Amino acid sequence: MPPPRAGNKINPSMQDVARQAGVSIATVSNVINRPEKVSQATAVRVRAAIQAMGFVRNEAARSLAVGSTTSIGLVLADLVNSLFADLAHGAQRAANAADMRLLLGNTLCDPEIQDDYLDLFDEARVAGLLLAPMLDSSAGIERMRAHGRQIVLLNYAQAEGLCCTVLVDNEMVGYLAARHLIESGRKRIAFVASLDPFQPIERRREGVERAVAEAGSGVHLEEVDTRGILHEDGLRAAEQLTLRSRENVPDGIVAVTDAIGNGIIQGLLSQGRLRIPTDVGVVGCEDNRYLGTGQIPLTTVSPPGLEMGRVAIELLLEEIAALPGEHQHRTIVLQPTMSVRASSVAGDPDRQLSPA
Amino acid sequence: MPPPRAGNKINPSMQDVARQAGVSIATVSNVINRPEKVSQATAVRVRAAIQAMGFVRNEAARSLAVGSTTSIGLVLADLVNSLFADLAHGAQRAANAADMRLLLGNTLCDPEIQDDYLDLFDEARVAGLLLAPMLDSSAGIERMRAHGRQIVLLNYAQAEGLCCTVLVDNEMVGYLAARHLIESGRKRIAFVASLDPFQPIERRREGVERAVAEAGSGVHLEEVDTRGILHEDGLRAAEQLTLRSRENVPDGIVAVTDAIGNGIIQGLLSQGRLRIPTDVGVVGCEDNRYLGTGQIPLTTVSPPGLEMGRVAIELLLEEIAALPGEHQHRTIVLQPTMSVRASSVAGDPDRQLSPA
DNA sequence: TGACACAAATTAAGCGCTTCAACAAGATCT
DNA sequence: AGATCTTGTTGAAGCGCTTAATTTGTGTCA
Repeated sequence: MPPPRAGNKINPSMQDVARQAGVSIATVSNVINRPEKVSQATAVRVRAAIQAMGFVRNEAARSLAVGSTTSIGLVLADLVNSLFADLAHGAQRAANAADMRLLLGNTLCDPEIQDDYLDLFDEARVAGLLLAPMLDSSAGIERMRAHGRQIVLLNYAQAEGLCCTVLVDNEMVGYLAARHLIESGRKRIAFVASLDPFQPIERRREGVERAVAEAGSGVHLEEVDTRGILHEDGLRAAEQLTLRSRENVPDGIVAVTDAIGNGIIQGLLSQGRLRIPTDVGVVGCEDNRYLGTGQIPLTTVSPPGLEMGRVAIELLLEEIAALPGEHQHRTIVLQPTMSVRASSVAGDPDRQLSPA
Repeated sequence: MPPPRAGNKINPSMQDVARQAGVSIATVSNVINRPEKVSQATAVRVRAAIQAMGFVRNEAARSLAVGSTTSIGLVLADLVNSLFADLAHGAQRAANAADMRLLLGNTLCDPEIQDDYLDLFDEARVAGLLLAPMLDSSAGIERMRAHGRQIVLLNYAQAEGLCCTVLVDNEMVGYLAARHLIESGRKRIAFVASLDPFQPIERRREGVERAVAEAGSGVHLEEVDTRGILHEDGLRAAEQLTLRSRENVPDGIVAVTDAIGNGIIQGLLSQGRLRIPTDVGVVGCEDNRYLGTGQIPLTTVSPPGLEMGRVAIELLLEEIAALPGEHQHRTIVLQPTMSVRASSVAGDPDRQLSPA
């Protein structure tokens, strides 16, 4: 039990502070919200009382009276994925800079939990919402809009014009990855991915195809199908590839995720016939930064997570500030960046590893 | 602009619903909160009105009237670290199971932001708080307690008896890691860590020392100092080690983090003289799961993040439910688990890699 | 000195909900 | 038929705050 303080009431209200300071409740409110309206002397007295009694303003009462909040809700699919953690981070910094608080809801990729959080934030009358889903969420988005709640979509393209959206250019992700391999002399490119009709994968595939097409007839593309997008799927794909005769093994691999990329490297190395990057160059597409720290650092193309979060907040604040009817939904597509590491080129900055 | 719905008011209140359904506002409240008090017929009518008007209960008004919330605040240091993401995940599932909502605040390891979030949740009158900090936070904790807000500490040991606490047994983390190496025949154990006076590191060191002491005089321990706890620090440590004559290189390495462990593996392999795990076995201590997916899978000892989150919620709910003065703070220490992988033993389940 | 402006503090009307005492209208019992 | 319960519904009093309108108390000017 912590000893209760001076005022001896556990949750003193403005009323209590006012009595203690010998002023009216409105004055206490003014001291907190419009100090310029209050004389120095009273302000000091009131602040002393607040301090002494440990007064904490009741946010529920405040936002009820004022009719709005200063919180923004961010509902995202999977915190364990560093891209989402980055989105949250970027959004949070931008929100703080605008003097708003960001509240996080993690859906664990469960549409039901996602709806729960949307409703929770809706009931809390947040100033606005950011949604970074993994699945179609048009129903939820429309529900929020119908309630007059502004919402910005992050990292997922929903039907055009439904709401403001911030995306990474996934076609460019694939394009950069493939072009990098082609520029370093690879001729037999493989795109290793699952066949799921999952937005980012399809865009990346298109980008890879464009890069190969641009390269002309000297460069060939094949697609290697994996069941999923995890480390073990890459491992399996590598096992398949090593069964081939040497001249049929691709010399440049674009893995649709870093997890697959690392699996491929591990699989190829353990088989012991191919050197990386000499014989095979591997490039991943980053969804999760931490998968890039294997013993052969993986070249990767990454979405600008922090910036995406920041831009999303900016769009949201803009929409909130707009006069009713004045707002035009926008979709902002940001460019990925490439980090060249040892899995695709020999030498600097990281070192090369060859099998026994 | 979404077309406004039937009731044509953007945020209808209970008042509006009541009018539309031809009942009193109290009845609407009853339909929502105590349906058994209301006749079938009215309930149906009211629910229809709610549906038609898109009514959403105002949480601020509700919690103001009722004097309490059903939200729990979780303030944590760094979401990008998978242990914290796991804590959040575990806590969230437990909270949902108890019909409470978990709100996340990410402090980015900044004490100021941490205080902001504590105050935010304090003002929001959350039912309770979970705090997973990286630094001493006794001031914040005491402030919350003084305001009568229950708080449970996660993954950080603060002064005894300040509040309920959930920890992983870090001494056991070190002990398990070292004993595993010793049991697989290693004689020259190295503990690679930074010298920072950081709780978990110190505990792990003690555990390693205990395991070595138990092994008797055949096994020796040395400590290798790194500046930090990141990948590059491991890399640097490996470079140092490879300068030694073969018989002075440790044959079993406990890295105080997985990041260091992976760095060491990369460093040793690139130097090309030592095989892993044949010549050197490496074990990490997991703080971040994703650092374990390198091309040589790293044996690691991990805290049970999900369970820690769950237990923290249970402690909190227990404290909330307790009668004033009845509650005794408890500290619960959970045991880590070891995942044996290819960096410490040859063969199954993963494969071994040796340098060129 | 009275009219007027201005600063500082107060009064009071809500914000949208919950809850409880009070009440109406049958149903049930004596 | 009257007393007594039940069941369903409502009126009204807050919850703790904000804020417009108002009052009070100066100082200023003609």
